[in-house]
Amino acid sequence: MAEIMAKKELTDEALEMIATRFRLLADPMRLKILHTLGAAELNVGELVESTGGGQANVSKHLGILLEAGIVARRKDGLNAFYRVSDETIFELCETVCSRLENQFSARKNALRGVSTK
Amino acid sequence: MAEIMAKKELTDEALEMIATRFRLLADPMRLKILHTLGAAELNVGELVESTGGGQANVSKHLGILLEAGIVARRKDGLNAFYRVSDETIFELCETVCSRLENQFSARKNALRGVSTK
DNA sequence: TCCATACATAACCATATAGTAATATAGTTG
DNA sequence: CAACTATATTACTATATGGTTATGTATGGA
Repeated sequence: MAEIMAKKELTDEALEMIATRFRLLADPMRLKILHTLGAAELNVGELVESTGGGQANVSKHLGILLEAGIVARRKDGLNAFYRVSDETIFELCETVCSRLENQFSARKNALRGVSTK
Repeated sequence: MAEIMAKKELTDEALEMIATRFRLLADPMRLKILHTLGAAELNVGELVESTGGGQANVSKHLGILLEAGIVARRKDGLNAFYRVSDETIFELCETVCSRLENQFSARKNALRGVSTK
């Protein structure tokens, strides 16, 4: 039983890789881009317009996501079309969102009746 | 059907909160602390020894995790005992780890037979 | 060929963050 | 109360990162 319960060892390198993956999602603009993409395939111009970001900035973030393998790119003439290639990110975001909602509900309940009104 | 499939809107504030949560996990030392804690309750000294980090640094990271509600603190005499209070982080880490393993397997397969040996 | 368009890249600045050393604080023990 | 211990905090440095402006590059059309 001890072996079964034994904690899996995580090397410093593994920790670094996991942290790096989280860091990719730790930016509002990248999250916005991924959320805008959803299940669709959009080109850079469309993403710039939808997100309201600068062209260079959106392009840079797309490059980061591309290198990490989170999005894929398809070139067609002058356009570059991107789509999400790693669906697990939606799972991660879903988990975080649920947790945040629960946290807020709990806080709201804790404050019930505190207001003087 | 259109309404059912409609993408949930995410405000900039929501994106910021989600990003912030990911940022908490985007650091190797914090991941190490959380992984070391696991289901146990350890004091700062034990965490310092287990992680090999500096006392001030471990304490600082614990403060960050505490403020975010990811860990809880119990004071007992001179000691401060910490434990993970937000189990969803393990779910997040599990998702990331699985994804990374798959990515490596895929890469390994892609390279099969490439070596000259 | 010349120009326009779509995207990528480079250079730069401002800010945020991790680590560390030094110090403060609070509880314990003699 | 004095000395000691465990933890927290402060001040500081080095580094990483996001946004922007300007420029480069490739493709398509006149």
